[in-house]
Amino acid sequence: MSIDKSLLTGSTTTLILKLLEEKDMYGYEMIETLANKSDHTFDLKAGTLYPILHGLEKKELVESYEKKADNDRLRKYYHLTKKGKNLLKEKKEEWTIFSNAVNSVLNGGFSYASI
Amino acid sequence: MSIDKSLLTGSTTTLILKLLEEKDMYGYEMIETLANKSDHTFDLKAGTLYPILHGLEKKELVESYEKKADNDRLRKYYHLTKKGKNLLKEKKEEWTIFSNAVNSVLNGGFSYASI
DNA sequence: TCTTTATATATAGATTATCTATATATAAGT
DNA sequence: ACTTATATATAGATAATCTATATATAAAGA
Repeated sequence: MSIDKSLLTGSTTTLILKLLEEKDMYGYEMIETLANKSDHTFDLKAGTLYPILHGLEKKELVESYEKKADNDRLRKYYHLTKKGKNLLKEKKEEWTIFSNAVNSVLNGGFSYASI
Repeated sequence: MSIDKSLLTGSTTTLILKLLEEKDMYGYEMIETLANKSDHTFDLKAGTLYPILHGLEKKELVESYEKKADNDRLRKYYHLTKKGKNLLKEKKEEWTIFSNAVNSVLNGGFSYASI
């Protein structure tokens, strides 16, 4: 089953930052890695990713540098900045709060206030 | 801490359908209930909810009827149709798949494929 | 009594994130 | 030779939600 893509809205940036926390990566690599780690739930399109990366760089959340692969191919690597790490931390917390809130509505129907 | 609202994109409809699975409700009641159940993580705006309800009715996922409250005030109640119940079931499954996928990227970095 | 806040629904227009489509270029496989 | 995979990029379309605004009544407070 494939999921409604609009669910991803708001999470894509978090996922990208998380990948870069582990190691520097180039765009195409991120798409592949996300697809693998999510069992193809995330099949990010190139046309989605690259503009996001440019935006992250502009906000100084990532830095880029070019490096040649073994096959002499030029790749653009992205590196997470200190600022990016801080944002990632926040985004992780947001995700926890959000997913807990959704779960509490979907499973149970109890109210936090009633605890 | 308040969360980035764009996270909600794609989940709002699911949450509304879930509320209606439990009982018929009117719009304003849904906003209040969602806020309570989510500890105010979801503070849905009226301008967001009502157009969504109209859309759901058009797609025959909900039906509406008017009923007077004790104070003689007219309220528009919404009822989940069979079609709406089926969609809710699908949406719940999508949420599970999606949230598992996000968690597997954020926590660990292991790949499904490697299990 | 007057004013503000809460209840209740509704629509227009703006914003934003992501998607589709398209473009370019090289490497590898058939 | 042709197709698929690798690799990056941008323009324009789409879709979901937001803000702002409007209307109307009830309740609460000054």
